[in-house]
Amino acid sequence: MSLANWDEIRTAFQVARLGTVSGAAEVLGVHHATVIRHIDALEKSLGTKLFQRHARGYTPTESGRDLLLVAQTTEEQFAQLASRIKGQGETVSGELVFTSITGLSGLLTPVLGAFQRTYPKILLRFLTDLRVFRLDYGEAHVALRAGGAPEEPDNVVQALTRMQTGLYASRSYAEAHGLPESEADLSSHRFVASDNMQNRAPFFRWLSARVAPEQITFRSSELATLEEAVRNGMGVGFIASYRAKQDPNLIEVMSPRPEWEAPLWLVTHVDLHRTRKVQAFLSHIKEAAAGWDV
Amino acid sequence: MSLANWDEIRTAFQVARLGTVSGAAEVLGVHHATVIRHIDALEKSLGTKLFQRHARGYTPTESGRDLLLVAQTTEEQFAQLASRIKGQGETVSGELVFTSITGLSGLLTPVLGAFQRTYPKILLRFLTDLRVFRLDYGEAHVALRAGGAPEEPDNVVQALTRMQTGLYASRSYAEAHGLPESEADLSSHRFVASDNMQNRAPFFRWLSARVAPEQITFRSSELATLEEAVRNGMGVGFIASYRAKQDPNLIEVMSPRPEWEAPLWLVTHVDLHRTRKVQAFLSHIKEAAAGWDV
DNA sequence: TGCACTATGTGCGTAGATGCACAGCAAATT
DNA sequence: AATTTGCTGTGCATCTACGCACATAGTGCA
Repeated sequence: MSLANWDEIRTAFQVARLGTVSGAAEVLGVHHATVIRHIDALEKSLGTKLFQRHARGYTPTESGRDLLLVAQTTEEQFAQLASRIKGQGETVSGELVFTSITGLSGLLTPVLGAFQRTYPKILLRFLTDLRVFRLDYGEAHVALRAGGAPEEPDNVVQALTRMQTGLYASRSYAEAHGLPESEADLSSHRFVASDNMQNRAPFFRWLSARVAPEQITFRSSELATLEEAVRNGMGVGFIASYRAKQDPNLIEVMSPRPEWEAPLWLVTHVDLHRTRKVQAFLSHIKEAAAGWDV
Repeated sequence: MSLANWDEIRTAFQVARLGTVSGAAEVLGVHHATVIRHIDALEKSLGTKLFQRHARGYTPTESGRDLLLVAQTTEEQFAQLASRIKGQGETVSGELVFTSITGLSGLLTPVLGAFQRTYPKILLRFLTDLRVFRLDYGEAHVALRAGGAPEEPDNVVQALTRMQTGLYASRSYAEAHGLPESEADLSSHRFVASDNMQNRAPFFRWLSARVAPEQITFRSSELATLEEAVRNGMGVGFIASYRAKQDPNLIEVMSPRPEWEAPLWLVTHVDLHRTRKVQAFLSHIKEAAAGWDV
């Protein structure tokens, strides 16, 4: 194989540049004996002399001068790489991948837009998908999760806010079936809810405990579909209050209760959490969430 | 300062390329614990995470991908450098600096020309100067020296041939002063010789022992000047026989004697002596010298 | 669910790389 | 000619970095 020891090349480079072992040793911060041994080892592995030794120092041979040129550019490229990486940790630039549960894009998009105006060098990627993106494996820098506090190791979790949810029905449903006035009235109505029985959302568990399964006459795994179903008068259902307020055709059957609230979590991978970029994004989101009326 | 440890970059490069610590360790021929320590040290010195750690391996971050690209080209350049240097030791190409005493260029030039025809990729530099070029310091690859065997350390010395020298005079001198028939006749003639009393040339010492100093009526430190002086009839003098034979106006007063012969030495620096290039040159010169009639 | 596989991560003993001190030598200086 | 300076080079003691063994944990498969 080829050169297995880059440090020896670095040592030889300094010797070729300065012309003496002692000078190279001082620059490299090692003993001059170490420099001599590096050179000897490198020449042995190459099978060629890189330097002519004499009392005044080391004069590079043709091969030594060749190495000098190559290593010169290498050193410059490494120096640029180092300053680039160090700078990257402090500046807010490059790609930022953000993933969240579906159904929050209306709330998030303006926040993301403001973030991008603050940091124009950021390339934002906003991913929403049914499957949960994995923060290890590097699929995203930051994730917005709902429900129970995530407890995966290597992930740092911060509480963002609590999403308020109310029970809503459309005007067409109210005209056709009336509206439940109290919890006792619930049994005479039709409901729209998640198809997934395992759904851990607190309002869903609250509903399951109070109405018979056959009252839930429309089910879907998709949040947006459920919302549409309520709008079309197919039943009474839970909708995030911030969304329901935007639709004048929706009537608030029961106003949001603390027991229905679902916590929102900001999750990052521990390896990325300390970077300026992620920190800037987190604080931006949290600041925006403080003003949310959800 | 910037990156002080190129081996750690090489390690990180393999991890970024392969995605796992174990794989990188196998490629690098070290234990995977070493790889982990290299990565940790590098990230610490950069102040930034280069990888996200998870059970399946290491996923490079943005910085890690940056390092991957830079180190990729570095590895290629080092590989090219290594093969170039290794090849250079085996092929006969590049610069070859040759230095010799003055006065041999007539003999040497055709030999050098033939060498260059054999190895067209050679750039020959033939240096002759009054001062002796130093083989350490890298001033020349090969030197041709005359006189006593050089005994500098670090130089490898080979006997090339013995240069025959005879005593010559011009026809004009012979017409004006006659010619010495034997050693006893020498005292009635004029001589041309080196200005340097320290001159160790055997024929000069032979002459000094047999004629009075005031008989040497023309002296010069320059060999070519002495030769011209003999041609112009300014006295009897020693000339290399191979040169004298080319001039029909020169009369051989005394034919070359073994005791006048000056040995010629081929000298190389020990660090360069083993290279194919120098070896090819040395054997070429020696082959040519075997056919010389000096 | 359980098992096997493969990955990372860490404490410990060892070996190889490093630093040190001194020798030797050539060039510059006086 | 003598002295000083700056360089290379080497044997020896030390210390760091390495390999080893084992622990641990996630993933895929039956």
